[in-house]
Amino acid sequence: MKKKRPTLQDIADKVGATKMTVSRCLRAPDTVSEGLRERIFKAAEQVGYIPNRAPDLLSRATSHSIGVLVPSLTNQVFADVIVGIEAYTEPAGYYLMLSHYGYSPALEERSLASLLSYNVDGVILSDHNHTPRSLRMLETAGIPVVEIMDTHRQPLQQSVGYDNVKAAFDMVSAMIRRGRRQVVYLAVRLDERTQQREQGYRQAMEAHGLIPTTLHSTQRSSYSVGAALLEQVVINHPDTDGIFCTNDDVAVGAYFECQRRGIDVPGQMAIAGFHGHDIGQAMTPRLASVITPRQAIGKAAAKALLARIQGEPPAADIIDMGYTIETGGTL
Amino acid sequence: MKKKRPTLQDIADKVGATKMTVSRCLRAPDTVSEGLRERIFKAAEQVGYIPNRAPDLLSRATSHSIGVLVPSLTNQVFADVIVGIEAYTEPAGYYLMLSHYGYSPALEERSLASLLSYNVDGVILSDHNHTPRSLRMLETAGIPVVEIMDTHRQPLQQSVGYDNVKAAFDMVSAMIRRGRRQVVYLAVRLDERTQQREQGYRQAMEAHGLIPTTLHSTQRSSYSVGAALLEQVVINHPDTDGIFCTNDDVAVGAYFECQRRGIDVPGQMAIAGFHGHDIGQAMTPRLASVITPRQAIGKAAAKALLARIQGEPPAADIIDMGYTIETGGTL
DNA sequence: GATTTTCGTGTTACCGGTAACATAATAAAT
DNA sequence: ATTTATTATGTTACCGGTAACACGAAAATC
Repeated sequence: MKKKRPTLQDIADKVGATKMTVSRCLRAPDTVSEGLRERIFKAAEQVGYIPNRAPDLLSRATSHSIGVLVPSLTNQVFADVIVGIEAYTEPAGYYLMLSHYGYSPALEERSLASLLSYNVDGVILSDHNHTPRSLRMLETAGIPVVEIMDTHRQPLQQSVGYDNVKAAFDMVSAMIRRGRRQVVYLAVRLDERTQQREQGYRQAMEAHGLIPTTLHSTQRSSYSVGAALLEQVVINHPDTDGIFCTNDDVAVGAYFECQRRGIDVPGQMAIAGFHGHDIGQAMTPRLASVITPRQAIGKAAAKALLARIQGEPPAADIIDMGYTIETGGTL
Repeated sequence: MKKKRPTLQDIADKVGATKMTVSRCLRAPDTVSEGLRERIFKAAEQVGYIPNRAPDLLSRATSHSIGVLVPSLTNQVFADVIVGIEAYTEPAGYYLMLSHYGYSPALEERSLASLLSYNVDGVILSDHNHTPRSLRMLETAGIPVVEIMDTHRQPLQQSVGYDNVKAAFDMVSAMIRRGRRQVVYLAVRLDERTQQREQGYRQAMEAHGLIPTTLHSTQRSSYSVGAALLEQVVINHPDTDGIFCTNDDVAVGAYFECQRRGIDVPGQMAIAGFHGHDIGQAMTPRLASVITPRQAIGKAAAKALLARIQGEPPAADIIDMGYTIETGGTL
């Protein structure tokens, strides 16, 4: 007894034409005679016609949609990137299919299979670490792929982002230049970018003859992890005079803990974060941070992807969007 | 010259069977003889077969996907809700199609059309304010709809959330009970929930014979807007002794501004937020806030939606997930 | 050994748009 | 007035899975 949703045929029946004519009328109204046109539009309105992409998707294997895989949606970094992507895809008439995989390559594989099963025309990936089957699927799908948030490694096809190693190196160098000697790196989780930042940190420390120290937490990033890591710094590395945090959440959490413990920032302790989130920029003192152009990265990635979907050759393998070192008030 | 992606027929050709047998083999391996089964799996592996949902979507008009419309992805509130939704849909094998519409009903209409054109089996909406065409589309699509984040108004079909009016009333009442008399409401943007909270705020104030005052900002919510609003409070309403903020971002921004101005919190100024975000819970003093069960709401909404997609009658029109008043250290 | 059941596989048709081609009607050109 | 171009509409086939049904062969039952 359930009514199924109206089709072109339903409209055609109402006006005494074929669905082909209706199809034409809806897509290019002036190829249809005026009287009929009006009746078709009225009928479409009456039955409440909703376009259906399924046939298109099946017959042309083009969906006018692109897949976006991010590790986490609650991570502000990727939320910003998505906004940037959509700023480009939406006006272009492309639909975004989002998935997140919680930093797990196995889940990424599942999500990717799902996206591809919907015949997305291209995908944007946020990691370099893919399962063999993921790589295989991308290959046989034969669609353009853009990787984001890293320009350090050779991309599958094309990447848009910034150099995490260099950014970390620059920030830590700035800290050292300002007289810090015992700078500790605070890391959470073990994703690739965390490690790349550690690499940059190490390079900077070693370039100045200083000994690098990293404190890891296996938990996911949060303010409280930042606080907990700072506690560890105080207990296990009491002569630390600066911390470089893998992101702003950790940095802000550490800052709060400094406040609670009466540690003067930046007097006794310099703090630097990564990404330049609102919270760090709004607090006083302003948090030193590597400001990454997340929305711009999303936009550029979408632009590069759509260009290739439309058949243009890739402009460049690696598109570096750079970053800005904000020294704020905590160095 | 581009190779198209492999189909069941390609596998069938390789093993000398029909695509029907291959289809069966992949979905129910033990209905196919052992020898053939092995050859099919090998061939599938070889050609790199990727499942294709398009035919299913076309012939059965069921996509095993649900549409989720949220006003904003960068808003932590909705990011949390989405995580909750996915926690339920992912194990159930449903795919999530996300869209955001920037608090604009017109954009919501576009996004909704897009979702429906992909034949989603159900939708989760985050607002009550829909265009007539949106309502019409939902009607003709004939799919289950669940609205989230509000239980105050009568839902289209079913809603999952909490009562914004009552929550605001409770929080403001708590402030008054602790001796605050000049409580100002800080609002951003003019979405429905902001107004509902204002309503609750007014009711609480009036119930105690106090005069409600609202300060609006038309900008989108951010820490800096919170700071700017607090500045207005100080200038235009100098005898204010408490602020109730429409969300935690504004509250934290206002708190930072108090710090900068040397206003003692909570001594001179009580501050309360809404939603109980990490940042407020991590700072010292802990921010008073209405803690909303966002993930639980997402999960319950997904559960209710899937149940109805699978033909069960709705358990209840309105599912109230409640909230918790956290008085923290800023009251 | 004849009948029935089970099992493995094949055949056909369908979903709903639209590209490609065909056709009828009218207008323009010669 | 005849040919040619133009316009408006119709016909057919297709995309890739799978439900529904058909069928032959082997296994089980009597």
